[in-house]
Amino acid sequence: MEYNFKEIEKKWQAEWQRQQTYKVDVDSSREKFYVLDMFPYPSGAGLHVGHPLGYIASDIYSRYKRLCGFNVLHPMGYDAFGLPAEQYAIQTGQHPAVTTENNINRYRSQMDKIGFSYDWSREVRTCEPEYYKWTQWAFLEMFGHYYNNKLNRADKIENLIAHFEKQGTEGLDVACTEQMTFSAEEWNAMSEKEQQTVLHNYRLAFRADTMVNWCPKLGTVLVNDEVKDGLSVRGGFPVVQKQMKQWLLRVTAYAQRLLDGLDSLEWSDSLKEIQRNWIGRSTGAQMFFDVAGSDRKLEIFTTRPDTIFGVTFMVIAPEHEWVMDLTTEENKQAVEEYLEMTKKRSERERIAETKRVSGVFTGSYCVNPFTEEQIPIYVSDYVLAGYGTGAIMAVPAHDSRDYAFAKHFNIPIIPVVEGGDISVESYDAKAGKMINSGLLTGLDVKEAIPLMFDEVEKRGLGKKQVNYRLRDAIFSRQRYWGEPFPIYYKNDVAYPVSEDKLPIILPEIKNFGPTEQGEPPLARVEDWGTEEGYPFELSTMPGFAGSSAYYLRYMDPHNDTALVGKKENEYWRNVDLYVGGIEHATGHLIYSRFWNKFLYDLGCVCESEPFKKLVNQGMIQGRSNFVYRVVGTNKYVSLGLKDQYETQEIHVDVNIVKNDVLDLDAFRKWSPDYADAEFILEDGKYICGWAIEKMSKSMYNVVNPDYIVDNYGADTLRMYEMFLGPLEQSKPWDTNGIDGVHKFLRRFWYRFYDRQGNWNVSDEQPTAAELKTLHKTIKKVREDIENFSFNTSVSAFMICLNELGDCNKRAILEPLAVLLAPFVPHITEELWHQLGNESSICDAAYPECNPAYLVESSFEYPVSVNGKMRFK
RNA sequence: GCCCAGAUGGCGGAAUUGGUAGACGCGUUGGUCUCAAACACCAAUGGGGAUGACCCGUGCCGGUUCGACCCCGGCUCUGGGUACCA
Repeated sequence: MEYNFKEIEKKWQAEWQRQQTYKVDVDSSREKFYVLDMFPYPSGAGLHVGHPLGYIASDIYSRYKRLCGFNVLHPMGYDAFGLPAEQYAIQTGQHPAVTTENNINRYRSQMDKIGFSYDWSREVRTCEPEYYKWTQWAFLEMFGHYYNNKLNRADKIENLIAHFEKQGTEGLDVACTEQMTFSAEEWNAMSEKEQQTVLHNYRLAFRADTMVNWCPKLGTVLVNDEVKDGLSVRGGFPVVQKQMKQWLLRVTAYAQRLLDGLDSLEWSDSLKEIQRNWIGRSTGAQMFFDVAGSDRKLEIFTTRPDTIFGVTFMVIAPEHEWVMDLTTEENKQAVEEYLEMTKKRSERERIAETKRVSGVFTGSYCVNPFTEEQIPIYVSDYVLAGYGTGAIMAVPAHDSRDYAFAKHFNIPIIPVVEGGDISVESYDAKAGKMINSGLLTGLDVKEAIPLMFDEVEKRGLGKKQVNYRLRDAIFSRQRYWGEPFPIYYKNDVAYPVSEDKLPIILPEIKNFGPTEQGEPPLARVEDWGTEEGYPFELSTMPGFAGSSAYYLRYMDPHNDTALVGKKENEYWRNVDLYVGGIEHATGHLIYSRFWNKFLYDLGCVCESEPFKKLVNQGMIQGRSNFVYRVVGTNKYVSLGLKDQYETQEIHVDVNIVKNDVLDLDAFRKWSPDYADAEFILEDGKYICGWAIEKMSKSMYNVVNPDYIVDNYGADTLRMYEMFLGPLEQSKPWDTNGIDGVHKFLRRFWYRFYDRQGNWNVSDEQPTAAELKTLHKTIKKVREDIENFSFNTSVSAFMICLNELGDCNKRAILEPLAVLLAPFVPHITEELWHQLGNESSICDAAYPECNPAYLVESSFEYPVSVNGKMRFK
């Protein structure tokens, strides 16, 4: 029998489906293991060879864990709401539901060909009402809760209302948008509408006026991740800053817990670092500066209270609410002009002018509480309204931004820490001896900072404070293709739809663009509202809404009374291994953790972190090929000779190039432009140039997995993707190397069959050398899988086969097949059955776990050489 | 600017974490088979050297050590994250 991968793979994929080999259920007699891939957004382009990399790695790990005896949950689904389908709909009128369905089918057929062990009975799609019912439900719960800092968890909003009724804001320690103070009497005297407005200051899902990235062309709000260099990531349209009423999630309430939780996770240090920076905790002092000639006290935040003797001016953000109050009559015009200018400046311009210093003097002064000196107050957009208090004390000698500002406006620069040369630049380091600083003079910076915290509190000037860079997540999008909000409006007040009315189903529409009035597409739906006629919210939820709790839904995907059943959640708990791209570090991976912690507070889930271990697979880059056209002709010169001509580099389809040698006929046929091409060859061949670039259509370097599966088989594809290099590293795809892996599988096959195709497995006893090779390989492969070092385990298999020579003994080949099964499930399943086994190789025991395969006496343990354990 | 990761043959990458650098695969060269080609198989393959015991080699400079791709100090370059966060 020949190694006919096409037949073998087709046969077993059908068989696995028929027997439901990969279906799993709660089984309290076995230990669980949950392996999850980041589910894909099904784009119209289909999968290229880079996409399945992480899926293959997690599939190998799942199959391995199953062989080791675990009950493995390994599901897959689709993140199906999103902008591309909507953009396509606006352009073509094709309903996003239709294109999404088509794309999903395409993805599914591509994935099926690779032989994954997913339990498809658990598939979820975020755009289906049965699924987004629970996205809406979670939102309602957030709407119905606030964050209680004393309990350090979310609490029912009813409890907050009760507190207001009894004692107003007295004794409250809760997360809020802004500090409010009112008494019980004041609260009780408020109208329903006023009370509801106040509550938005505390709810975990709330409405507020915020500066947002508004993209006029897309007609929607974008989060920072969706904007790059002032342009939208999708489409590349200009984005401007705009004040709008938006729904937000109070992620900041969980900042400290999100930070603390990182310590317990098995994530890479770099990923944890990205999240820490994103959360951006900093400890400093809140301080009040008296405004000269007024009873106002300007509140600022600083991490360097030790430099107070070097303060020579104050700066407030253009959006600071006191700007006009602090501006004197003679400076009024200049300040107003400045405010007008900053308002007009878009995000894009700000970035372009990032080094340009601008600002204006208000005419007012603060009093330095330590020196009693008067210091001028400026307005400048280098101070952000959204961080700290929107006002700073400026120390030009020790802050580079303050330094640039002081130089520009000729403000004095007083050094208070020894070490730098302030005639050249500021000295920002937190190290050195204090000078010119009254009571601090002579101390080290490290001593001065804590001393000042005490001093500030003692003198009643302010207190120690922790700030976070993390912002609340903007949660509404002015789009159609997303989850509708379970919110209706009555008398302009937002009310939750009752839970038993969920899901609020996204209505069908024909025109997907914004209305002429700039309203979201849902404004086109005539009866979009409650039965009583109250209008629903017109926005829909953003992409991260549906992806924040999908890992929980997989545990119990068809439950229609809860997001996840208690029994299911307590068995599967959380994700043991999560595999996906690093690009979600500050988006999905923050929001999911937040969402999970909220559900944890509600008692709906039993683990406070969703993803225990996380592995980021690297990106697979494209390897492009070039031909060199002699300028002004239709002649193409081979790489080695191109320096003799003036040439132009042109991308050529990698599929008509093999080992950098161009297929001349295929090139002539590739495009009419090249039909009459002439070539200047070297050694009778046309050698192409190459470069590593992003895999994309425009570079003609896209390789489709279907093509590889058709020509080499799924097993070869799986093994080769792993062989390319370390999983977490970015690396180029190069189809040329694939023969080596394919050859390995053929050689493995022909241990079982001879060249004439006759079954040729012997029952002879293996030699000691053969057993040593086998067990060395078992040990190595197992260690490599546990360390996600799949490339070296593939090498180990190849070495093993080389060492075994032409050994065809069952006692060696059978355990080797089990060892290989996670990597190449089809070929091993076939051989496993040829060996006479009835059940699937998926249910075999991993060699090391199976005593039958361990011949103790013949197994040579590693010996100590120079104090190291090694095999002889 | 700041933070993180990395740099090893013609190419992708190994090196049991301080102990024979270049495993494994690709490519290349030579050979066997064939009328021929493809497939397959065998051999060689870091550089230099009269192709022999020898010398030089892990981005660059220095250090620690009996011994350094690995540890320490200083640079250079590449990739990624972040950007007025006070």
